[in-house]
Amino acid sequence: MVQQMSSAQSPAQQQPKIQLPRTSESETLKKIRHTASHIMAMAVQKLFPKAQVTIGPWIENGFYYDFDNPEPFTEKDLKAIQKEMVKIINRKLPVIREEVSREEAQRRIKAINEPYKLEILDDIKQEPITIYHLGDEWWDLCAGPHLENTSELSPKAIELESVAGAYWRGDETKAQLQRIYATAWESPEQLAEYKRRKEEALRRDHRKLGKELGLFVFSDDVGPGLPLWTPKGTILRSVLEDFLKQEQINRGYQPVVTPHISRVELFKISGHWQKYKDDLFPMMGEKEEEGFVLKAMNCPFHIQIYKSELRSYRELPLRLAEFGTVYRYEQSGELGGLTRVRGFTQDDAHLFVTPEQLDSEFLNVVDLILSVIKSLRLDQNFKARLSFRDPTSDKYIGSDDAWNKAENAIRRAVETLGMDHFEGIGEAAFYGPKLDFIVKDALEREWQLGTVQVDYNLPERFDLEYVAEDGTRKRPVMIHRAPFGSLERLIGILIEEYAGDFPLWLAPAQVRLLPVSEAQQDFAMNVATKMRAGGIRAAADTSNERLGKLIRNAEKEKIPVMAVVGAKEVEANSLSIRTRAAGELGVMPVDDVLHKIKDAIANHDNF
RNA sequence: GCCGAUGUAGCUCAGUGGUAGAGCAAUCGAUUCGUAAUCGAUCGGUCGCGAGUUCAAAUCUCGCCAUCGGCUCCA
Repeated sequence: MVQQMSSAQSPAQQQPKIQLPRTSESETLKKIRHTASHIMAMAVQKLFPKAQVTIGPWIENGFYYDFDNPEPFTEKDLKAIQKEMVKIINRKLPVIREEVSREEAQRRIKAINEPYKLEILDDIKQEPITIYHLGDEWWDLCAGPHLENTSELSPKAIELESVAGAYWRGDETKAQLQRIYATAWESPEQLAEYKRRKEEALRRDHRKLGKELGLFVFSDDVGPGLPLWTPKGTILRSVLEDFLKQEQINRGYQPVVTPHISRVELFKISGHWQKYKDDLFPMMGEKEEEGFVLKAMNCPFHIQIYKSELRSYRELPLRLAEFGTVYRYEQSGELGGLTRVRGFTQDDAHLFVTPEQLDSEFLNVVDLILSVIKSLRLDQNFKARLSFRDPTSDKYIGSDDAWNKAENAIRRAVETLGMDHFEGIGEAAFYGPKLDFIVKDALEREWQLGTVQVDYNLPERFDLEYVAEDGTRKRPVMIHRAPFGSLERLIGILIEEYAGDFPLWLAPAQVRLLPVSEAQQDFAMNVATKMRAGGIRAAADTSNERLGKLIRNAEKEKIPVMAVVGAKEVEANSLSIRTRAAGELGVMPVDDVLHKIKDAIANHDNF
């Protein structure tokens, strides 16, 4: 019971006692992890003489090392490897740095027959080549830095975590390697803190909370990656949709609705068919000319609406918006919760603009996205990425001139706004560059949420035009944008960001009326009805339980506001308010509570 | 799609070859209760699915499906 009570405390009351250093900022941790990864590789080769080593870098919470081994490693193997590592550490082997020439490095690698190392050596440009030895038994190419002796490691601060398949050089067509992930810290206390945080992250996992809070479900009979939204989850979706729809109407967007399927032809014109044929659900119909596909993108549909009339420059910017549900046949291994699904709803819009309008419209869109991020309290958890094409790749359509214009427009926008950003080369869409808004989930994995894309290419492919002021036909530019990205992914992220404690305006159930005994049930139900009439999501709990149980249930459902009704409250037409965030707030008149809640909802505040 | 792990009641989990279990939830009854669990009874399972081994399979083997951790992919 004590445990359960402490686990129900708010996150603010659970501040970690230990500060965990970040690898990227700690030389000591880098040394620990480089050295530990060498020890792991040595241990693996001792237990599995056929294993060949490849690369083994440090990562944020530890390190991994990729091996080519005839048999995949199992979790049992990990235990044996960890044991072997402890032995090596306890032997207090010196870690010796040696500088050798490229030729000498080649000679030594050939002598121990490690073909992957040879390839790695080819990639090292500078000389001399540095080698690190563990005693006189094992060595690896490594830039360092390292500890001076294995005994500087604390065996109880290292733990092998998992095995995974990984491809050599990250290339699907190359050899499949066995990757071992490990975590390593300065002290056992840091390891314990890391594990505590991992558990906390697991508690915030939207898949777990989504189930507990009854927001969405999956059904094997419906299929993987196809979430079903329960009444509570649907409230979340609707509130988010309504919020954005209102914002968009304020900003001159016009809602449209388009079908869920179209002829294959449509996606051939856009280029999606050629590019993403295998990522679409299989075509309906026998012959390709007559076939239909489920839509995976809304843009070609919105383009058809644009094309349905001769457009004048006076109509531009034309902003067509749709909460469009799309279906993509994602690889089975990629699916997960709400963050990667096969059917999802984009808060999509396409803006058709003149070239002159591009910069200001782009800025307007970024302004909308930033205001959405702020409203959702995601401002501490996002990065802006300029997603440009990889000039060495041929997977893009359109002219260099169009690409340069589009990329420059995005650069100008982030410079104008003075926005923090980083560049992702090769992250562009095939038809144009993007400005993406990236957030982290509870497990520190990064996901793209909002996106703005500048596109000179689809207008070309669909031969879009408008009549300019001088009477000539000109080509518009398109901006694709989705502030949420997808409702599914956004809600997954929000669940984790809030740990299931939604702000009042988003909470599926906002107020629960709790009668102390049966005598107050009618009063509670009447107040709930009155609140609902005022646009508040309120309900009375009339189950035959004691108050303590009713509160417990409401707390477990993470309902922000609980209103206790006893004989005294009925007498005074008042409510005893308890909030999840602040506990007991005392007794207030019913009408005051009603107004306060309404205000809080309207202002996206807490009660 | 690839590598590894997991799959027992609505939920969380126990059960390692010999008659499927617990707590919570649900239902019914008693209780009328003041800020995180009132008491009792009842209901609830093709042990993910399908084959095989065995006198006997939740348990061992194989195949498939789904989920989880990674890899690859991500309009």
